[in-house]
Amino acid sequence: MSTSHCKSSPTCEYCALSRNCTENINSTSAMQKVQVLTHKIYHKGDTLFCAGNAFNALYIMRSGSAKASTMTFEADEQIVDFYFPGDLLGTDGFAHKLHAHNVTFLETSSVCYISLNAVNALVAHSEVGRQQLLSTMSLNTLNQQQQLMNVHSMTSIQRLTRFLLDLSLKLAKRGLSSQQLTLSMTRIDIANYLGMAIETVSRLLTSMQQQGLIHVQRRQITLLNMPEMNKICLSDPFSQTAGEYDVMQHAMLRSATEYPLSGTNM
Amino acid sequence: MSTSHCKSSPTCEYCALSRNCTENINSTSAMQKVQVLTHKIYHKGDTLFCAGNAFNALYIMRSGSAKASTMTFEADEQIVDFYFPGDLLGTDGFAHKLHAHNVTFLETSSVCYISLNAVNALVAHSEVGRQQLLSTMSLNTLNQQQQLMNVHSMTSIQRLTRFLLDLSLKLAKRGLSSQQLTLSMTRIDIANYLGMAIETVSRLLTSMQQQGLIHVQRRQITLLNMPEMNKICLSDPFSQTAGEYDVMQHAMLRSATEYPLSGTNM
DNA sequence: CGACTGTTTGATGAAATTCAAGCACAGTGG
DNA sequence: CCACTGTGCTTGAATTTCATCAAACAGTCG
Repeated sequence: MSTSHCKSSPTCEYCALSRNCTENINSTSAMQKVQVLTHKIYHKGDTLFCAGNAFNALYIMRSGSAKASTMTFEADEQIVDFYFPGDLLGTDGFAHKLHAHNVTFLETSSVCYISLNAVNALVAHSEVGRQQLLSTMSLNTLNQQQQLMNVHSMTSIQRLTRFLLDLSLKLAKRGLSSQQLTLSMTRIDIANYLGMAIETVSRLLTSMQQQGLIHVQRRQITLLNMPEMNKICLSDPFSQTAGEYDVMQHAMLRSATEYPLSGTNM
Repeated sequence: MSTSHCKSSPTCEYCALSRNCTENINSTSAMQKVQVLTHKIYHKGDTLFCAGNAFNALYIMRSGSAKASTMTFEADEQIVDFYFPGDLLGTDGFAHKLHAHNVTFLETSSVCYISLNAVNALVAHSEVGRQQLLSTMSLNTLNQQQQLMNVHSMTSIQRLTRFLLDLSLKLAKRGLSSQQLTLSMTRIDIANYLGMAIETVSRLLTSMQQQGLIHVQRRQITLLNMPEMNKICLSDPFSQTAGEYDVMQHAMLRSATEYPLSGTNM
């Protein structure tokens, strides 16, 4: 199989997106170009790799979605990230030459492999490839820090709202509706990821629906009032001047955080 | 491989550690070898770089300590990391080609510069250098995730205890006493980093002192009962079998998390 | 000395968890 | 077709942790 395996279809040559693929999704384009890609299909509940597995390759999500988690010593799960088409996976393995995460698919998904040899060659010989890998890994850390900051400084309702808006943004970047979200993860996963009880997630979703901010039908969520949702995220619980800050600027910064290289690639 | 650089002098030629330099501190040795290093001294409160500054170099802490922080939209600080001798700084800049953090020194400190050109050359031409940079950056992300996990699953007392034990481990790895800690950061910094109120930090330290776990004298902390402190971190707030888990295994895992390459370098 | 930052301690309150119970939906098998 | 079972989700009531507010104290430095 080669890089041309998507060419003949209406889907994007490199990242299997149906449209709106004029910019790099998570900076993986150079890798995809340089490498001979092989891909494989997984189903809901399958694991791509587990903590402790040998670190042999990096992966790129082509379609579907997945979660990465670690296990605490008490053997309970902590979800650290969700992955969507175009995302690069597996860089957790560089630290110990073993994978540190479990990656589990949330639905039927397809994934490309890039062998470590290929990654090495790319990083050694391609300036762009090097930049993209380092940029993506740096960004991973920044995103985790952002997440940490959210837990420290935002209330539950703000975190959940932020989560929905982030998801909306990600899906929009991949050519899907920014208002109609189909959650591929359970409430348990969301609660785990955001560090709250499932009951809290459930209560907050109900409350948001009652306020007319969203419409909830099982895993289908419709965002009815995104400007107001943005305000909720920005409002300092302690200050009276809720929503006074520049929402557009905030949205732009968020966007820049997820797609840092768009400026350099266009 | 690179462990012989401590041989000839009482102070380490490369990382300014007085002793116990038989293993790589945070995997920066290859970088230090390849480069012609220049270093500079900073004082308490000085900044190495700020968010938005041009990304021109990476840095290695030689002595002293520093904190990295980001600013929220409400303009309050969130500390994301503390740095000690041997630590690599500045990889936050890869994401946007601008620094994302503010790095501020907590005491008089010295720092080495590695220009981006030098970093590029190293990564392109040295297999070991490449591994070390990628490993360090991967580890940064894993550590942030660990931190996130701690916030989600541990109580305040557990997080603070964990913080002290981690600090102890770091200092011990750098040849200092693992029992006698001199905090270079304020209570405010600690509270900010751990996501709690200063008052909580203060109360918990007092409480731990009353239980005979530690002795507190301003910034001087003495760890009096580290095994018990480990138990506190491990005990699930909900289970009755506190401290039943394998403390040694836990300590080893923690250690492995901070020093991933020690196994590959010895 | 007084102004300052950094820290401690107490009283109160709010946010979110835990415990407990029940509902909705999908798949299975009689 | 309908009970039966399991998973995922919702809702209510009581509890707990921790933050906030308020005040006072301890060292430091100009």
